[in-house]
Amino acid sequence: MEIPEEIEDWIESIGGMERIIGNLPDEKSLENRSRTYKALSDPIRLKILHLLSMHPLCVCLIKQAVGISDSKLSYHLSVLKSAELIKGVRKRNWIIYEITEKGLRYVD
Amino acid sequence: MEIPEEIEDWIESIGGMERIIGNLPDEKSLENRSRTYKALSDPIRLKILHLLSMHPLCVCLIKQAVGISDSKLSYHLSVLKSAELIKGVRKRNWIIYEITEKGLRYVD
DNA sequence: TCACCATTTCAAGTTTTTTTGAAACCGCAA
DNA sequence: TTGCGGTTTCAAAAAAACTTGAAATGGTGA
Repeated sequence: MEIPEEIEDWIESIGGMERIIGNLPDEKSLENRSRTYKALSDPIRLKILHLLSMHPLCVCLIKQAVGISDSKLSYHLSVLKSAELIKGVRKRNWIIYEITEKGLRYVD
Repeated sequence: MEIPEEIEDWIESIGGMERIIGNLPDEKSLENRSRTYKALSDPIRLKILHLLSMHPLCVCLIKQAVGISDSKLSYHLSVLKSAELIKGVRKRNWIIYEITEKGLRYVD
């Protein structure tokens, strides 16, 4: 396999392809990061995240703001929650969702 | 619809639900952001991004580092490229991919 | 206990993304 | 030209994500 000279020199200088490959993040952390990004990869979910960055809210108000069906909202909340971007705490009849530290890093 | 008192007060204080909804990012920018995140939501693509953050590389070397088939690699490169996280420039027989400014913001 | 409200769960259907292998493309050198 | 290496494109199949409406859950107050 031929490769461009400039690149070949760089690889040489850095200690070979093995070294380069060794510098890549491990599978585990790539998986983790990609899972977070997947949770963020939907406009509805980004909207919810923004909303919750202003103040914790019950599902019924999130629903009012986002304008989708209960079960659809519930699905998206669960995606954000398993990515630990939001968390929900029960309060009487409601579940109040709030953004996490981690979630906050992805808004604005 | 009943809602928790503390939340009701907050909504009141900020000028009502309409004001809150008005503060959300517009659909367009939510779509854009979610599209970027979608491109980042795969471990293979994150790995490629990391790799290219070290140095521009031809497809054949990316392939060596990532260890997947040509067409699969090409697919993932195209996803990263349409999100403008990387760009490719032709050089003789090769196409050299390099990370963009934007791409750089998402590595490390 | 019962009925009710807010919310989640479930299963089925739909859409989108990813994988695969074969075929095509493109520039170059013989 | 012709052939070749490097890379992309294509179409079909597989897998994953999303949507839908109906049914279930779980706490609460009567």
